Amino acid sequence: MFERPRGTRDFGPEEMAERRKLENILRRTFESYGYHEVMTPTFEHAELFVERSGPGILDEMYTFKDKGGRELSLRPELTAPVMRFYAQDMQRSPKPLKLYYFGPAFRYERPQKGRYREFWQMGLELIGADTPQATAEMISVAYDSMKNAGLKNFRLRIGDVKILKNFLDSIGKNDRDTMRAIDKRDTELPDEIMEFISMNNPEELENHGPEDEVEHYRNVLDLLSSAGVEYVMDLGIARGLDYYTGVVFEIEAPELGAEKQICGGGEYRLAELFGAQPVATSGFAIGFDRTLLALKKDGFKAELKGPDAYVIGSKETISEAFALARKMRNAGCIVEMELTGKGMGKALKKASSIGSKYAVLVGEDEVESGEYTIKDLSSGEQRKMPLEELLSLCPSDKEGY
RNA sequence: GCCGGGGUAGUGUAGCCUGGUAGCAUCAGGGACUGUGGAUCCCUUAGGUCGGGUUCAAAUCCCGGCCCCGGCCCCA
Repeated sequence: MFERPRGTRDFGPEEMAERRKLENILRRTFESYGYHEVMTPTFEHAELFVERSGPGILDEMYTFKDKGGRELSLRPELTAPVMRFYAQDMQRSPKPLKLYYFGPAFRYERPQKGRYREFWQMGLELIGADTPQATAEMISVAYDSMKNAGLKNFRLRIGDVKILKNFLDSIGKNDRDTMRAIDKRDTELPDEIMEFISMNNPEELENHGPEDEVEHYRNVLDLLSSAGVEYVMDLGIARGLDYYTGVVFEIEAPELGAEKQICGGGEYRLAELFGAQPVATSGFAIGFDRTLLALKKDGFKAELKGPDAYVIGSKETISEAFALARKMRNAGCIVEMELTGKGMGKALKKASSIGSKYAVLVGEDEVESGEYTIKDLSSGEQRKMPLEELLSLCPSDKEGY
């Protein structure tokens, strides 16, 4: 027996239905803001991620040498690949450029609930716009994503690392340890820092700098407020986000425990790192698996759809039944056929257990008369109808493709 | 990587403390029922995570691996 590798998952039909449902909701939300999907390779040169995240990332990546001696890594996130794509091929695209992605990422970490070695991210990058409305809109995509998915209990926190760093500089505390302590809300933080990160009203920023950034930050918050986006101001967002340059935000689902962060992003500079002309950029990534976990706690479900019809033939009529099933499918129906040669009783039982709307009986009588017996499996009613009428029961459009 | 909890048929569980026949439910397959279903009854398949130790005897006690779970770290 083989087991799946540690930290990976298999998804059965029911779970895939849920994943597709959430995926579609998020896609629709992103697209409602004019974003278009892109896709990049699952592996990249290892250096790409080191450039973006620092050498520490090497410990959590799946890195290997290919037969040509190239150092490659399974991507641990998708922002760097998308920005690499931008730098390589899309610098001349009209701005603002709105790109979104959905796909798996890989990290070698100890798995637990909400943390897997293969996990999915859906996110976006907004390239070439840094006005308050650009950033506010970007954040509002993330907010709407959670709302549209039906997540009840989540919290959007918005901070600004430029303002935070400026403050820490002014008191001589702009260092990694302090940032880490702030992020963890370490109670041993000096009072002046606690006071700073406890501010929850933009008005209080009056005497803090830098002035243009404070104004930008306040404009972003104002725009969100006026549009009805609920958030809390939190200047204590300070995760190892070296490449973030201004407004940053996180969304968390408190009921998830240790792995409660389901979305994170902000304004950043990366293009230059990858050899492109400098451009203002912002974006975020949603932890798809975590979001789904949080949603399921709120009762998120997707039903597996049964077929429209279940065609049951007899030994003598198999070829007619087989052909009929195909005609119905071409007319737009989802049709299953009895494949195991069960008797009528078992076949009907099967049809209703998989949730088929109708059973279509194709026996010798039917073949002779050209009228098929169709039975409504929920009401139990049945009657005979010719092929044409039967086909008219199928949804005529094939928009599903 | 660190600290802690756990792993019994496909799934959910009982037994473990106080070693000695592994039980129940459900699902799946088949039958009662050879053209009419969700019911009932019967039958079948199928199990103590893996390796080592203690013992006459290990699901049960001890050690290690693997996997899952809670937390730390880091992050989505």
